[in-house]
Amino acid sequence: MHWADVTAQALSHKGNKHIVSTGITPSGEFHIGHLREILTGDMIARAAHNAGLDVEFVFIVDTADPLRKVYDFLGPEYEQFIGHQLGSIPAPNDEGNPDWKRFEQEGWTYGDSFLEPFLEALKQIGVRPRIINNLESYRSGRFAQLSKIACDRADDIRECIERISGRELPTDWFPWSPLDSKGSLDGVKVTGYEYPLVHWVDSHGVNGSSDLRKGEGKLPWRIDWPAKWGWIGVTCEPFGKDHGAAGGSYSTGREIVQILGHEPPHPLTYEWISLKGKGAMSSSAGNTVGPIEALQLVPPEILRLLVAKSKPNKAIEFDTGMGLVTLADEFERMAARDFDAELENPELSRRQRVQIEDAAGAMKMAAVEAGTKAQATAVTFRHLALLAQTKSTDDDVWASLVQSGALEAVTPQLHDRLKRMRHWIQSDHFPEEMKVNICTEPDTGALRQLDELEQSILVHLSQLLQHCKWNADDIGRCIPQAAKDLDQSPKLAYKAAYAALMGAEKGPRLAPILAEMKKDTILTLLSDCTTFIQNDTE
RNA sequence: GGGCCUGUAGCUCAGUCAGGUAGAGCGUCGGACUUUUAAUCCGAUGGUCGCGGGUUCGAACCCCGUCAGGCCCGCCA
Repeated sequence: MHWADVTAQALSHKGNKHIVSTGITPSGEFHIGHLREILTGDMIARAAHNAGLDVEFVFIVDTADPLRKVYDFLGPEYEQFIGHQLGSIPAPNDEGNPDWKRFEQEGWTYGDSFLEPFLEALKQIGVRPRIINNLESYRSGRFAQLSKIACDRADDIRECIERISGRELPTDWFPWSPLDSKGSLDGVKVTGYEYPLVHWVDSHGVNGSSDLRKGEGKLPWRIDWPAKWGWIGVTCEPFGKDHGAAGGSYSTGREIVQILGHEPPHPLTYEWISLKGKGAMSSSAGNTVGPIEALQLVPPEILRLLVAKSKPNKAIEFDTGMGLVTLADEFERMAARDFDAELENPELSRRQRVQIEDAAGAMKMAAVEAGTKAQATAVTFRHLALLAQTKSTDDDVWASLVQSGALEAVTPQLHDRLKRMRHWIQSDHFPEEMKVNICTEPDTGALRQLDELEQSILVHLSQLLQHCKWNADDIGRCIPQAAKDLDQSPKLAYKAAYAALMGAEKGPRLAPILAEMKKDTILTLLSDCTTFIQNDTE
């Protein structure tokens, strides 16, 4: 069974109505690591739906979290906002400075500016959660009831955190962080509590009171999380392995939520996504790939497959080079399979059966529109990459595919894929070994690898091409003909041609590539090659 | 120091919860295709399941220990 179905099955034992929740702090640009959080949740929700449960998927944007530091992409003016909530400060403009105008006129906040492009990406990959703005939830009193319980039972909660996390909380610790006179959560000391007010003194020596019902502050993270579970009614939540460790925030959360009068959600810990060869994703180190950037390279269903095919506890390495080709081609192969027919085979071992079921489950989850079946495009990524490089216009690409019988009609899906493919080819993610390189001068090493027979075929080929009409069909006929004229297998002609033109033993289909190039260039190259051969053998 | 996760074929992983003849894909190699030679199809190759003990008729799987990598115990998916 697919991992999402396993989770759905666990949920079904607990009841019929479920809320699957995910949450991210919009402190900077979102990256594909965040995509795992939200896709994991989305897949569980889909699986629960398929299992006949009444399920809702929510995404909490943690706009109540404070700005922790002036990140590299921010200007020094942000110093004044440290400790201020992300949903209450202006967004950075292109120079990294606060965009006051938009903030005052449209209420455009720091949190909004990072959230918006992510939501755009979610739309493309078929994820449509109910979005909950955390800061607004505080302001509208959603947390009021549970905040009261937390403050009333401060000692129980303190005991819980100290026992489970093993750290000692400061004596003036209190389960409510009030906003100070300047709007910061930092350096505020709680001096008293009488519901609904928490009294405080801030770092500037100012005294004040914070109303739990109006969002004039927030619960600290370890309480904020279980409080969300409570008021939203969360029954299942995937989270990163950092939260999942013993003593981590889930450990304390599952007890605190009970103090607050609710049951903990079903947990699912997942591993990180890293960039191949670059380690864990880190915005400050600059080695991130954003969801939008990823979508410019890969179709959404393939991005979904990446998450769907890996069990959550497996780390994922996102490779924007050759790994992408492997992944995309795997998608094509899987899309072309008939899993139901495969499962009808009575000879299957238990393991083989499980493997087929998991593959079928992963493909189901990869579909952008829930319930639809992923369609094989009949064109592999490799092949399309080749065509995209050798054909200057899209129409030529389609013509070639139709002519070769690879496809009957061009689908919108293929148009879309070609667009991304061209984008990928132009990006610096495109791997060297996928590039089609025709030699600019004879590759002497490769030519010496040819035996005399092959060399003579090459000489003959060079002559044939001189009188060849310069189109793919005619060139394509010339190559095998060069061998046939000497009563040899066409294989040898290809071998010789690859050695001369690409300096390799094998390569992609030559004729269409040559047809795209200037005849003179190729003929000059071949004549240089034959000259070299004749001189070298003497 | 305490705890969690991972370690199975060259690579990516399934199989561990319910112990029962070591599985898949990729790669590699071979064959076929007398114009789709990075394509496609067919076939083959490949593993002291990190290591050492224990339980068992039987262990990749359960138990104990150990090594290696990653992570958490500071509000970083």
